[in-house]
Amino acid sequence: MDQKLPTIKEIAKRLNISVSTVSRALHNHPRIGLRTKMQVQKLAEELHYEPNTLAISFKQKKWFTIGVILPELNEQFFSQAISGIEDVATAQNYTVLIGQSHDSMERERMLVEAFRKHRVDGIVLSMAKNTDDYQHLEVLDKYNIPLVYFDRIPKGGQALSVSSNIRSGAEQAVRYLLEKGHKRIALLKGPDSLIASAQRQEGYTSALKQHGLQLDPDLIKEIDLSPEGTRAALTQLLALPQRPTAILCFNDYVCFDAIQAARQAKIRINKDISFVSFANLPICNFLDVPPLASVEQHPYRQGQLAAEMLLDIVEKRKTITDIKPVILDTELRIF
Amino acid sequence: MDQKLPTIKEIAKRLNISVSTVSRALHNHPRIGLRTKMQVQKLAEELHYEPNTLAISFKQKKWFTIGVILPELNEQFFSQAISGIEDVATAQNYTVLIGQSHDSMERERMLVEAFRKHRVDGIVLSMAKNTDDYQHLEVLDKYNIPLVYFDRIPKGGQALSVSSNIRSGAEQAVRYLLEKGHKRIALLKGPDSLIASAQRQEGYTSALKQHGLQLDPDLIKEIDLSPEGTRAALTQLLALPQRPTAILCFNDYVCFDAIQAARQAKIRINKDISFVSFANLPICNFLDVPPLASVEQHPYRQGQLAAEMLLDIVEKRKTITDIKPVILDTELRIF
DNA sequence: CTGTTAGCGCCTTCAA
DNA sequence: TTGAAGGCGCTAACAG
Repeated sequence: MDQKLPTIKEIAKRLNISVSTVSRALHNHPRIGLRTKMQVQKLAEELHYEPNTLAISFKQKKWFTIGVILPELNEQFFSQAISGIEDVATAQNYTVLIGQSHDSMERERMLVEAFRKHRVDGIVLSMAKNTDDYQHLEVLDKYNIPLVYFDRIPKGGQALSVSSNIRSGAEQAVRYLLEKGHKRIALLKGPDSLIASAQRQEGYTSALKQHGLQLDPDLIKEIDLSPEGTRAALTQLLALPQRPTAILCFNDYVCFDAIQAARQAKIRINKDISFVSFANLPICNFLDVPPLASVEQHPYRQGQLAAEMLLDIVEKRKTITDIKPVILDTELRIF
Repeated sequence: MDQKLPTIKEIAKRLNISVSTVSRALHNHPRIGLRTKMQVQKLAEELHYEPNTLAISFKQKKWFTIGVILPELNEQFFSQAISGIEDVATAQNYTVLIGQSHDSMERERMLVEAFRKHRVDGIVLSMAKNTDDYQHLEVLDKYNIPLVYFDRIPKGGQALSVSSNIRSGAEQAVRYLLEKGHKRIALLKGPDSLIASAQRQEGYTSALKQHGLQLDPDLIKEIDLSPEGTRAALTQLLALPQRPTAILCFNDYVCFDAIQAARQAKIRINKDISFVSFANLPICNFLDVPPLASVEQHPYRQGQLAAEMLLDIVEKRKTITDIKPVILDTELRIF
C-alpha cells in the first residue's frame, strides 16, 4: 500500500536532517554538501519520492495548466488544433483542460468562469459562432489570465491571436474557379459575428473585381452554419433565374450539407455546380465526390502557435506588447 | 487591478472576526449566527471573493479533476465519447484533463505518469491499439487512483469498464448480410491486443454457424487499422478464387479505407461487394455511398457511463466491489 | 455561536 | 553548509 506518498518531511526525518536541506538537495541547490545531497537523492529514489505538484502549484500560485475552449471537438478542424496545442503544452510540462462551447455563448461564458475559478494559467479560445459580446472574455484581463484566440478571433484584431488569412484564401479559391471559366460564383458566408465571414466576402469580392466581374448580391448568402440554414440558402440559389455554376462554402461541413441538398435537387456535383470550400479536413479524402478544392487552414499549426504564444506570456518569456497577431497563409488544396 | 484576489483572511480582518467564522459563514455551516453570516456573505459578494480552488485541492488532497486518455480525438467516436465524459464531469463540478495516446503504448504510459503526478482524482482510458502490457496501468492501483476503461478495454474483463457488446453487434451485422443473401462474407478484424477483435470474430462465427455456413479462414483478415494494412488485406481478399460478396469492417474508418481501395479496383460498392461496419459515425451521413449498415456503439453514452462510474468511486458513493462492468447493447443502423 | 490553533507539502528567507 | 521558522489559503478539531 503506497497509500501515503513520501514527502520531504518524511525523508528529512529518516535522515535526521531538516526539510530545507532535503528541499535543497532535491533541487541541486549550490550550497549543499555533496554527501548529504547524494544521501537525500538516494533515499528519495528508494522511497519513490515525487514532489506534490498540488503543493507546489499552491505555493507558487501557478498550476501548469492551460484551458482550451472551442466550439466542437467533433469537428476535425478543432480536434486537429487540439493536437497542436496538446503537443506544445506537454513539451513544456503543462497539462491541458478542455471544454466545448458547442457554439453557445452561454456555455462559453460558463467555461471561462470555471477555468478562471480553477486558476488556469492561461486560456486558448476559439469563439462560439454567436459570440457577439466579449464581456465574459474581457474579465480575464482583470484576473491576469492571458487569453489567446485562435481561428475564430474577435473583431478588432488587437488581441493576441492566431488565425489564417481567410481573405486571401477566399481570393485563391475564387480565382481558381474563375480560371476554370466560372462566371457565376456564389458565396455561402457565415454569421456576422464571425470576423471570418466578412473576410471571406472581401476575398471573394476582390477576386471578382480583379477579373472585371460584377458583383451580384443575390449570389451571396449569409448562413448560420446549421444544416437547415445551408439547405435553405441552397434552395434560394437554385431558384435564381440564373443559377450559379460554382459555390464557395464557408467550410467543409457546410459544403457537405450543401452538396447533399444539391444532390437531392438532382444537381450533378462538380458538373452542374462546382463546390469549393474551406478547411480541407481529412474526411474529404473519404468522399467519392469531394469539393473541387478546399482552402487549407493549418489547424494543427494554428494550435501549436496559439499554445506557444500563450506559454510565452505565461512563462514571461514575452510580454503582451511584444506580440503581434499571427496570420497564417492558407493554401488551396485541389482534389 | 484585481491582482490580489481577496481571501477569507482579508474578509475576516475587515469584519474583525476570525477566519474560521468566515469559512463557516461561507459554507452555510449550521452553527453560526445569522447576522454574521449575512455580513460575511455580503462582504464576500462585494469583494468578489472566490475560494482558491488550488488551496482547497491542496488541503483536501483532491483537485476535482479527472484525466481522460484516448487514442485519437480526430476520430469522431472518441470526440463523441469525450462529450459524454465532459458533460457528466462538469455536472459534478469536475474538470477534464485530456491526453491523446495516438495509439502508442509509450505515449499512453507517459500520459498516465503525467496524470498521476498531477494527482488527478481518477482516469478514464481507452487503450492504444497495441497496448499488450498493463503494467503502466496497474501502477495506478498502488496510488489509489481509480481507473475506468471504456470501449477499448483490457483482456480479462475483471476491471472497471464500460464497453459495447461487440460480439452481438457483429452477429447482428452478419445476420443482416446473410438475410440479404450473402454467402461469402469477409471479416476485417483488428489486432489481437484489442479484445474487441476476438469479439467481432466470435459474433461473426456464431452467426455463420447459426445459418449452417462453413467458416472459410481465408475470409478473415487481421489488420492493424492503418490504411495501408486495410488496403493490403483488401487486395488479398480480391485475389481469392472466390471473392467475398460482403465485408464486415472493424470500424467506419477501416471501412472508408476499404471502400476506397475497392473502388480503385473497379469494384462497385454495395453492388459487387457490400460493406458493413462498426461505429456509425456522423460523417457516414455525408458519404454518397456509405456502408450498407453500421453497428452503433453509443460513444456518447459510453463516455457518460464511464465518467459516472469513475465519479461514483472518486466520491465514494460506491466501492469497486459494488460495480460490475457495463456492456451496452449495440444497434444496427441501416443506411 | 465564535475564536484559537494546527497543519496540508513545499519553498524561502534569516540565522547559525 | 545546514537548521529553524514562517507562510501560501483553507479546513477542522478543540476550546471557550
